[in-house]
Amino acid sequence: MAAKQSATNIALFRNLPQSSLDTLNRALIWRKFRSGDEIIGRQSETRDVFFVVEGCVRVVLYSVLGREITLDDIVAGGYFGELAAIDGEPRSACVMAAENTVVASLSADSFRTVATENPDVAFAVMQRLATVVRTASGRILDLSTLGANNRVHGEILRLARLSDCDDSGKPMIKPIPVHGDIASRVSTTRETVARVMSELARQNIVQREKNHLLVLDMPQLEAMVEDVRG
Amino acid sequence: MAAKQSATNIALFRNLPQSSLDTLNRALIWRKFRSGDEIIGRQSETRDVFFVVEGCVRVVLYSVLGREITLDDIVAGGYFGELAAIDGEPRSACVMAAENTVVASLSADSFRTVATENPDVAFAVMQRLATVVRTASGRILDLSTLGANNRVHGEILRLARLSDCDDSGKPMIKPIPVHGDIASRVSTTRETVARVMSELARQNIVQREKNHLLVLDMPQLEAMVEDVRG
DNA sequence: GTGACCAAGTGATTGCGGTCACATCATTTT
DNA sequence: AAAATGATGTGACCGCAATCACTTGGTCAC
Repeated sequence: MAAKQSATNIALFRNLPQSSLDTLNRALIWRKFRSGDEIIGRQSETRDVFFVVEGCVRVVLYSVLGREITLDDIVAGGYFGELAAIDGEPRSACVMAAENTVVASLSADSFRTVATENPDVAFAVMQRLATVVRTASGRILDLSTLGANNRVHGEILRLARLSDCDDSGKPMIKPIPVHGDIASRVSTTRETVARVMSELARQNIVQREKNHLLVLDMPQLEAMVEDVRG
Repeated sequence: MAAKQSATNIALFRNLPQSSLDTLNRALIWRKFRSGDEIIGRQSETRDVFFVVEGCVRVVLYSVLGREITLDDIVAGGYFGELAAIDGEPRSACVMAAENTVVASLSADSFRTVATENPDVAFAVMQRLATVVRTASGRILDLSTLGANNRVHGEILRLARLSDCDDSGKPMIKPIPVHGDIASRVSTTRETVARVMSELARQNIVQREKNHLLVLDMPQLEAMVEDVRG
């Protein structure tokens, strides 16, 4: 099941010529992390870029008082740590393995070389950064204009859209994320998420099953996010 | 006073060879906007990139109910509109001239070519995007962990650090931004900004003069931002 | 000057949602 | 099975800041 430790297994480098792949293979360092392990810590002085080849990692910020703010989850095929490699500034966030994970790391210099001298790679990196910017802007908009309840609605909607549907065509969120994780993604508290979920279940908009969450009424949920405030 | 309409006046392209500059000069379209004019509207379908050569523009988001959220101000030497040019998605924000402004626009294709085939330009674009990502992350952190009052404190601190100092070495913010603009940058209301400013003046931390704002006690202001919540 | 207009200051009110405090339920551990 | 651990569900409380409603002050046009 373990992927071969070769640059060809890194999506960003898929179309590079063999000579570049050879160079990369000499520069890449492969590592495994167990779920929960810290991959980049708060005061890390490294500038390496990490490619997720297997598993999933979570990018989080910590407030002064230790509250955790989830920025993003990155699954196989993605990478992280590129900001520090690009601008030389310190790490802006912590990254931990959300599952058992295999990553390949590349020094900032090697990354910079491969990412600027191959137009396709350069463009892919820019596209990735553009996506991150859009996601962040969307979140700023949400935080600025929606109340906590609506942000939870929005997050459930987002999860539903990413999910497969069950036999009856209803989105099935599986596994159900723990409330604390949702709270951390939309900057609210565990309790608020629980209250919103209860309310949604009471209105038959969602239905909690053993190990998955059914969204029964997507249109209604969509309407709720648009709701209120300004 | 008007800059010559040549690609050599666009910071991103400064070090390009003459042949590339010639190509760019044929592709660039120069335009002037008066303060307040809309440069990119909400439902614009264009994908052009705009280079600010003179003046200053403001990037804003609007909530459904019309509330305005300022994302960034871009002064001469900067550019905007690159997200849509890079990923082909619709515009994510509106841009308006904050002063009388001269911009040069470039089609998405031309931008993509110049930005991927010149390693230095590619890297500069990545650095710019990285800065945007860091700024956005910082704002998400602020919105998630600070109260409205503290965000105002933080904004005044930010302005103070960008400002020159007066004879006595105190930062002098000039001109004083209107309260509504500050509110829009930190996602609060005009009234809250006014209350915070009053309170800071009462504590002799800032002092409002005719057309500038003196920050008398930077250490105290810094301490206030770190304060409270989590 | 006198309006007109916009920015700024401030009180009163109110509701959202964070916090605390438990009770319950589910899963592992031993 | 009992105990431990962690996720959930909910009630009570209450503080921050958004909202509403003015007043005051500054600047411009004419």
